[in-house]
Amino acid sequence: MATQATPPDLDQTLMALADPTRRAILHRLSEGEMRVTALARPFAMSLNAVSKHIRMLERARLVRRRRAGREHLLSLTPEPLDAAAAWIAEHRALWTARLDALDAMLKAEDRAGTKTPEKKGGAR
Amino acid sequence: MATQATPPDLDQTLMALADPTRRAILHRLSEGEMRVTALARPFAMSLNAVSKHIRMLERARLVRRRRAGREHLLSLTPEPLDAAAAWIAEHRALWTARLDALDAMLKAEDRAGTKTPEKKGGAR
DNA sequence: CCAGAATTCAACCTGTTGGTTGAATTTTAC
DNA sequence: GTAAAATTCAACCAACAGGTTGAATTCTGG
Repeated sequence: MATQATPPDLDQTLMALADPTRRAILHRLSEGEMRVTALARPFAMSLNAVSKHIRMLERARLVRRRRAGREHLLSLTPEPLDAAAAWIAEHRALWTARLDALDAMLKAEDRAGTKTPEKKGGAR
Repeated sequence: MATQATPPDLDQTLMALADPTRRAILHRLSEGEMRVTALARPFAMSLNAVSKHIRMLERARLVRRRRAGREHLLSLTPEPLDAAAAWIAEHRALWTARLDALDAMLKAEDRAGTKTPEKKGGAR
C-alpha cells in the first residue's frame, strides 16, 4: 500500500506561495533582478520583515540571491512552480474523475434501487 | 497602479495544501464520503489532530461536512483547486515569459556590445 | 580613515499550526 | 435508562510565522 511519499519540496513551495506579500515579491521580481531595499520599498512593512519573506522564498528555491558588494541582487527562479502546478493539476483531474465516477455510480444505484429496493437502506 | 488585490481564498487554499497530512486526507476522500474516525485511522496521530486538519480543510472549502446522526460524513469539494491551479499556471507562464524576454534582451545587448562598443561615450 | 548605505543578526512579541490529553456532547443500541 | 460510540471542545505545549526595534556587519565613496 505505497505510503505515497509526498515531497517536502511541495510543502515549502505551496507554503511560500500562500502569502500575498510573498506572491507580490515574486511578481515584482519577474521584471528583473532587484536589490532588497528596492524590492521592499512598496510594502507597508519594515525592511526586516521583507528580508524574512525573501529568506523563506529562498528556502523554497523560488528566489536566488547574488551578492554584488554590499548589495544582494534577488532574482526569480520559477522552476519549483512546475512541480506545484503539476501536482495540483494532476490531483484535481484524478479527484474530479473519481468523484464523477462515484456520482454516476450512485445515480445508477438509485435508479435500480427504486425498482428493486434491496441492498442498503432503500428510500428515505 | 492596480493594487492587484490578491484573494485571501488563495491563501487558504494553498496553505491547506501545504501539508502532507492534509493532502493525504483529500486523497483518501477522493474515494468517497468517509467518517472522521475512518479517515483518521491510517494516520500516526490522534483523532483530535486529524479533526483539526479537517477543520482547516473545511475553512478552505476543500472539504464539506454532512452530519448523519452521531457521525460526520466528510466529502471532497475540489473546486478551490481550480483557482489555485489557474493562479499558478497563469503566473508561471507570465513570469517565465518575462524572464525569457529579459534574458534575450541581455544576450542581444551583450552581442551588440562586443561588436560595436560605441553606443554612448565611445571608448572606455 | 570614516561616514553612511545595504543587509543581516538577535531579541522580542503576538498569533497560529500541529500536536497532545482529558472532559463534554450527542446519538445509537441494548 | 444507561453504556458505549463518534465527535468536538478546552486547555495546554512546542514550534514557527510574521512583525517590530536595535545593534552588528560589510562594503563604498569622499
